[in-house]
Amino acid sequence: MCIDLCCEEKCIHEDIVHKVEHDLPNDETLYDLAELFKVFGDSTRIKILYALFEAEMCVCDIAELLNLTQSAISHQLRVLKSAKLVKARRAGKTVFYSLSDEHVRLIINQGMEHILE
Amino acid sequence: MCIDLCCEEKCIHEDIVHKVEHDLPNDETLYDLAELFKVFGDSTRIKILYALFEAEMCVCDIAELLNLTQSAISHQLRVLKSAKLVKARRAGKTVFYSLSDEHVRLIINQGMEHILE
DNA sequence: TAAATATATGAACAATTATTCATATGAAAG
DNA sequence: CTTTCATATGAATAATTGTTCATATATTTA
Repeated sequence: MCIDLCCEEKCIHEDIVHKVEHDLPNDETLYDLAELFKVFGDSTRIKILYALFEAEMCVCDIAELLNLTQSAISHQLRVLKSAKLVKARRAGKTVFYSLSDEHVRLIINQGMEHILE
Repeated sequence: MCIDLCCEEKCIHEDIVHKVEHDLPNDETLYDLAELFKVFGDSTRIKILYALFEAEMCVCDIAELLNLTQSAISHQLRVLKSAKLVKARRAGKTVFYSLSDEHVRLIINQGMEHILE
């Protein structure tokens, strides 16, 4: 038993339609999810995260290590921080950044597995 | 024992620098990884993937189900396909799309866990 | 308080991208 | 062969985004 969604021929089963409508998270959640992945979708930010895999670091060290300007790194750390992927700790003039949790590593590793296939 | 990368004060240990330099994937890999996440970084594509979690579907069904134009869906399926996240199967006039592997589900679930925290 | 240093931020610019519209391709049916 | 239908695609547009430059903020030290 199928329903006609759009085509001449019947393609999709009605219970599939209901299942999708039931399981599809609401628009706001989907938007947030896309926003999260957008944060991973820049190689500068990926590099920063890889650096932080090893240890917490201050802004200027990351900049030096990755050969990028302090400003660029600072802007990107702001993006990473507002996505709660990194957290900051101030020590005098210096601000140390570190991964906020292990999700970051898991997500990146899953992605890496996919591209290395 | 620290080295002075950029600041007056010594921040980062020399062995950390070596570790990062050793573990950091090459630029091309990092770029590919960012490109992969960029694909997940759009809510239309996320919706398409969620729909395909349930069953394979043809273009016009996805369009109808998600209330988007056939053209928009087709363009996005092309992006998903070139990232090897979905695969296509032709049956007459109709083209059915489905997830190409389980990585997709894993990556999305990891992301979802992060934002629901 | 003034100078020095680490970081943050606003504006501007170039580059990328998602959607729409119009149209092309490809397959089936008459 | 022509029509019809499903899908793909190219061009155009609007919107988003990463970097740079200049400058602001915050902290320490002289």
